[in-house]
Amino acid sequence: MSCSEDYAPQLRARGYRMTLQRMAILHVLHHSGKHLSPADVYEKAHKELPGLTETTVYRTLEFLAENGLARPAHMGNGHLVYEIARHEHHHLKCRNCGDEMEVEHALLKSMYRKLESESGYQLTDSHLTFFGLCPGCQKGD
Amino acid sequence: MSCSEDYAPQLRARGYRMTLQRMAILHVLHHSGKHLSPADVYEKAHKELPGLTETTVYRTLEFLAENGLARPAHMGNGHLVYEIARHEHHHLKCRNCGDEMEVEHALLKSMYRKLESESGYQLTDSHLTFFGLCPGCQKGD
DNA sequence: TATGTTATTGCAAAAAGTTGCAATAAGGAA
DNA sequence: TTCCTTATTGCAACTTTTTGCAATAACATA
Repeated sequence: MSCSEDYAPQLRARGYRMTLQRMAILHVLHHSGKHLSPADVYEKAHKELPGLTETTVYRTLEFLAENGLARPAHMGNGHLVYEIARHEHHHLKCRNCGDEMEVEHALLKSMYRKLESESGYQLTDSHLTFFGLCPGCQKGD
Repeated sequence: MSCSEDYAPQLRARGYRMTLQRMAILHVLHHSGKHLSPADVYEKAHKELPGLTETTVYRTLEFLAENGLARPAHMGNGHLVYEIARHEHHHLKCRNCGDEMEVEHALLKSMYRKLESESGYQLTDSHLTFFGLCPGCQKGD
């Protein structure tokens, strides 16, 4: 239960509290490193903290996302998955084999600026998932 | 029940069938012109075709999306909404007032190409939603 | 126009996700 | 350390979405 990161100060600074439930969930996200569905998170975190409920998992994941400690992502089927917040990035997924890679946010910077100037909006964040065929599946098919 | 568009040939060409249920749902999407949740679609389409079930609405929306007649979009809360397929576009939504505007796909073309060349993927489609503050809310806050 | 094949639907049951509210516990102040 | 405030949790009920399967109805063919 001891991550190198200590997330508690980030929460306290915003007037929120660190709880055993949040710790367990952050721990799971932090150590898995990849996308997890709410059910995945529940399954793993529940082992560390038996009393934990699914309700709390859903609420906590949303809470962590709102506060920048976790990132939600859409993976094509309309359901959300979550991962621990690291550098800002997006996802590119193969429609054929399901393989998935990260897209650096830097790649989108100029498009972001163009979008801001054309729309007048000040962009804060985005949910971007790209789909295509990975190099391997382009040959095979 | 008579849209100007006749979607049946598009389905038949792919070996699928046009049914009363699909007609009702397409009609609703076509005439609303905006995003509708599955529940919205059910409510409206059910008036036109009383026997229609929610199961069919969910399945049909997914089916229409797979076949390019409808477009799914994520609107931030993790739930999908659908609209009739017109020109390819994305969405930009204000985090403060909820106002929403379309983003032309053309704006992303060059980024798309860059992404293709860097990743080796051949892009097919994407689910993109941008969030930010609209011009009005930038002043107010 | 009648017939056969099979894509599609409705039903019922299950799974996934949400909500309201009373009980609990984090953590600042005494 | 104890007390107090209130953010957070668990529970139970509810809504939304998914799934398997038998019955139905499109529509190509004769």
